[in-house]
Amino acid sequence: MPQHPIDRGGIAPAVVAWFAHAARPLPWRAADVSPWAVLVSEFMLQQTQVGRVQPRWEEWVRRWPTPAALAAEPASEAVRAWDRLGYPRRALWLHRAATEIVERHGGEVPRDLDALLALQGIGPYTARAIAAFAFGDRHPVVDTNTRRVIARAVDGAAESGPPATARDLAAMERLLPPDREAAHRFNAGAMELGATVCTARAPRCDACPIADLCAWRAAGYPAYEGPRRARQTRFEGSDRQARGKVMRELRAAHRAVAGDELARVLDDPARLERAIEGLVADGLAVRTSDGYVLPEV
DNA sequence: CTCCAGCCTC
DNA sequence: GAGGCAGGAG
Repeated sequence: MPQHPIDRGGIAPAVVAWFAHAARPLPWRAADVSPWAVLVSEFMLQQTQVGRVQPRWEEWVRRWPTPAALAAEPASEAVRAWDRLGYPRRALWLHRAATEIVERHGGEVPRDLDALLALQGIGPYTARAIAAFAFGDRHPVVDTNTRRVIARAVDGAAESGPPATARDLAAMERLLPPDREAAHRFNAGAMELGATVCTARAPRCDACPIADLCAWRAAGYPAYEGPRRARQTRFEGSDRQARGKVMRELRAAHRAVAGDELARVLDDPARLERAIEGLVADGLAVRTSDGYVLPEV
């Protein structure tokens, strides 16, 4: 991996300076937010935009201010409170992570990267995000926004291509300021820049704090050359949508829902069957003698 | 249509 | 490494 000249001068100072005034006032960035509340935000933000997360997050941290509070309730309550954020396995994983934190860490969110990675539902991004944003430790944090910022500003490419975790972490590490606090701000600022200025569809280069350092701009905005991302399959009429419809019924019911009742909200029997089987396999639905319920454990 | 603070399983 | 996983917004 060649060293890019820009790595040494760095985009970090300009991004940090910009972030100081451009940061959105997101509630999980407040100074008095607990590591647990940051952890909850990071689970919710996996593949889900800020605007949809904010109300659910407020409700969650008010209702379950500690891992122990969540772990004390059945998983069904977590799945209900997840509401329609999507990917409801995350609610189950978050409930399990809370239980693991109580069992392994005395109810305190661990600060160690490997301990975080060992928790259910926490991968390379989320572990570093918690260590960096909740504890202020110096780790490279790379989400889809930061990947795009690096691809453009450093590599001069419109897109980063398929995610490659080791490569992306190394690239961010090269850009990361040595100072802990500066590293924290650069991690957050790079994500913010990608989310609000250096966006995928219509980057606002006129508002970009590193436009004069950007390799993509300098190269004349060359189009992306790499492999096309697979086209996302249609949601309407999909198995995913069917799962969502079943989950909506189970969340609302507070009792067992019979298969016949589910057939009323989904007219494709084969699709309904696949959805139910998938949800049971994922632990999001439990088969009882009367029908299906949310998991209690 | 594409994109979104990814992770898990195979 | 590829595929599956919700749902909303642009």
